[in-house]
Amino acid sequence: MAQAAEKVRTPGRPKSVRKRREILRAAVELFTEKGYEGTSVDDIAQAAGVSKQTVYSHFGNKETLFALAVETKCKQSGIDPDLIDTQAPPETMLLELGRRFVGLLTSPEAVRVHCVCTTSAETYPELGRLFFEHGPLQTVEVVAGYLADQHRRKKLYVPEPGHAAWQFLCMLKGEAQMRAQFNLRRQSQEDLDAYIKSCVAMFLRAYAPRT
Amino acid sequence: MAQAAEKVRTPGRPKSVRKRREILRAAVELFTEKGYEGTSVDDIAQAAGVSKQTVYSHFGNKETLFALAVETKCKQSGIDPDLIDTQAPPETMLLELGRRFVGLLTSPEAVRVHCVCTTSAETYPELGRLFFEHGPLQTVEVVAGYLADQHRRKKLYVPEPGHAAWQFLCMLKGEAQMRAQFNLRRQSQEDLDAYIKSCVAMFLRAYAPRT
DNA sequence: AATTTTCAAGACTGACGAGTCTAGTATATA
DNA sequence: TATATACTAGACTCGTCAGTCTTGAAAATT
Repeated sequence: MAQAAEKVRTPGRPKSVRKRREILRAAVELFTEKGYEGTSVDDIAQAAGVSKQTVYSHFGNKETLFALAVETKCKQSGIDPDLIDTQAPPETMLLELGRRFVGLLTSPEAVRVHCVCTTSAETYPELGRLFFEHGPLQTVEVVAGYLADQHRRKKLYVPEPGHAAWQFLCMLKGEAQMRAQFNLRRQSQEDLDAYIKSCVAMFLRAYAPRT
Repeated sequence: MAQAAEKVRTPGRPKSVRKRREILRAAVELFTEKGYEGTSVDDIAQAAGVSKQTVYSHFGNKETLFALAVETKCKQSGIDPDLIDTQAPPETMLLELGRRFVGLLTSPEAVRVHCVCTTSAETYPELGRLFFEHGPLQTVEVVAGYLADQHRRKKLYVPEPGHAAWQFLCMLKGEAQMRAQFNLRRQSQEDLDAYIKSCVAMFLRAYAPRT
């Protein structure tokens, strides 16, 4: 395992890493756009500017390519941990987090990926785990960490930061995520922001520091 | 339109309503089980004990049948409004509602229907609306009504019952719904119940009556 | 009884898509 | 240079599936 990165010299022309990257890029784009059934290997080959045979030579079959594409995609999502500012007042921080999270949740891309993953999780349980651990779980852990910190600083009273993080994030989903998932007319920006503020306020009431 | 229910006599053998019902029943079962792409018209015909031609004669094409099947299914979901007891203490009532709601959310069937509907909503926006209005929206309205009532009785302080209902229900989704959707190992019953109780408690702290 | 329509069984068409194969060309190593 | 492999282009196999068509029987109306 120590030489994992070492290239074993084999005779003949080596496989082009550039082509491999191109295929994966096209696969990510098409699969997250159209889903597994809605995307043919020919489509991917064409989008990657490569022959179908090359796709098979690099990835073996459609399923393998799909799993890799989903994994790749999931690693690009989630809330940026650097966003956290432990000094800011919780109200400000939670409002900021809330707005970002809702923005992420309702983006057409996130909706599509979520949808593709739930559908595929039925047949490939591995994919469900992949998405869950690289996506939502990361975000929950970032928020839970923040809440635990505020608890220690006595800015909030959150004895169970894990529960509280799930509560906060799930609460935010609200009507907005449903409307996005079911392809319905979005709420107005004012309605959406009013809801987010209401969530932050109620969360702060429930987890106010004990006097 | 006044004679909508009146049967217009036509010569020849009338279409069998029993067969129509059988086809729709089989369609609901298969579509919610395997999704749109995963179910062929031949499968439905066979499951209904009917010839393919009969399916087409009753419903015209696959899409129409699918839309009808989803509509039928959605009308069978949601929280029973008769469950509401305005006299019981809010803590008891919310805990009961919470447990039922989580049970509903994580049932394999609900997960499948939700998944099929989000996937299909991309191509048939009507279906998204159907599911949303017959499913989640009903439940939110029942809970919002209950909270408004408790507000009037001064058992809780909930000036915006709509927001509060979304918050309460979405909060409950938590990790449990994700695990169900992504086909992961379920939480233990104790963990699940601890989370639900934590949600009810935090909701009551946030919306406690003002003294 | 004559007529009209439903229904079953199954053949059929046309499209699509996963995966294989071939023949020829390009690019690497020894 | 000889050899091994990557790659292209496109033909090809094989299976699936939506929707149509045919034939003959069953069940309703007049």
